[in-house]
Amino acid sequence: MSSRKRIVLLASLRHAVRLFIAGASFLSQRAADALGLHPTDMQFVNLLDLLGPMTPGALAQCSGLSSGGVTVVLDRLQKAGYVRRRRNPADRRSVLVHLNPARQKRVDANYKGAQKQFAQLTKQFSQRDLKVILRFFTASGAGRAPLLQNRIRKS
Amino acid sequence: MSSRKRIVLLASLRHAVRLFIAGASFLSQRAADALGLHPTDMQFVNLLDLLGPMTPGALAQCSGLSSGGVTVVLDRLQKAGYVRRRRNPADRRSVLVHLNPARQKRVDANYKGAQKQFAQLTKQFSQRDLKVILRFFTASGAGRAPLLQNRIRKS
DNA sequence: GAGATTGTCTTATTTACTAAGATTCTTGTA
DNA sequence: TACAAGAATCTTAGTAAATAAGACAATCTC
Repeated sequence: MSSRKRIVLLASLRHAVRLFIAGASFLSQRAADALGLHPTDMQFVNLLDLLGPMTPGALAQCSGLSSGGVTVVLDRLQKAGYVRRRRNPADRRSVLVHLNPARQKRVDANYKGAQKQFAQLTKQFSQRDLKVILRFFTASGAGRAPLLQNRIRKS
Repeated sequence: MSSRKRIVLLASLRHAVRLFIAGASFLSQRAADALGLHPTDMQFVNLLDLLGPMTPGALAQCSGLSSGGVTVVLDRLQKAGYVRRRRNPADRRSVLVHLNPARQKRVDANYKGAQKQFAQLTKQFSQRDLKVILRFFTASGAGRAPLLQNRIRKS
């Protein structure tokens, strides 16, 4: 069952995945540059776009920044019109950070190249295969769960 | 051919890929923390591990750091025993940065959790499906090519 | 209602990164 | 060969982002 061929295949896959991740973080940096955002700011925008409105505390956990650092980043993003702070109806001590949809469109536009590439890429796969690939990504668990785990840093 | 189902599928896939990338960069940060490295240092180690020995100039391009920034990072990594600078036989003005294989093992050990997860994950797929997935990652082109393109920053 | 806790923000400090120039080697031309 | 122009890395001074510790406000528990 677990033939030698499969072992080689898994090694190739592992390498390809790592290259993919390195390339992705590279592209993300380029996108941030083009928008005049810092990489950290871009990370915040991405997190909010992917996971929806969050409290600064949750953003601190997801990003690994300290509480003070989050405040600074949010101030920057708010000043530039990317986010708004709204009261959290569930807990009035805290705040919910909302992404400005208009700005988000501009951010998406900046990824147009990657989106085109994505369209080209997926065109090469049957619907069945795309389902397999989707299952791989969702099952990888590198999604919601670990993002919301606590990080090591204190404060 | 391009049914509505496919469009929905592609949207899900896009979202899953983005979550995957966010989660991966999060894991990378955790790994860096655990090793006492800065995220940038970790990025360098990854790049050298994936792409082999490179000049500081190439690392500057891949990482987006300035030339001076690269020097500082390399000094740190060299002091900690992660890399060595060797003369570049092809051009003696420049230097080739080599990863220390012994240290690299330690870095790999730190990703043990992710590797286990990877093993668990791939177990759920047939060999044929794994080939499909591999093709997706390699064809994505987020590998070698864009990593070696020039970045926007100057200096 | 009092005390402890949680969530965010503020301020001072540390530290990483940038920018500009210096140094060393290479390449091309006379 | 000698010289000038260019390239790759390093050095140093200055900027800016992130941390750490503490302050303030709202919530929860007893």
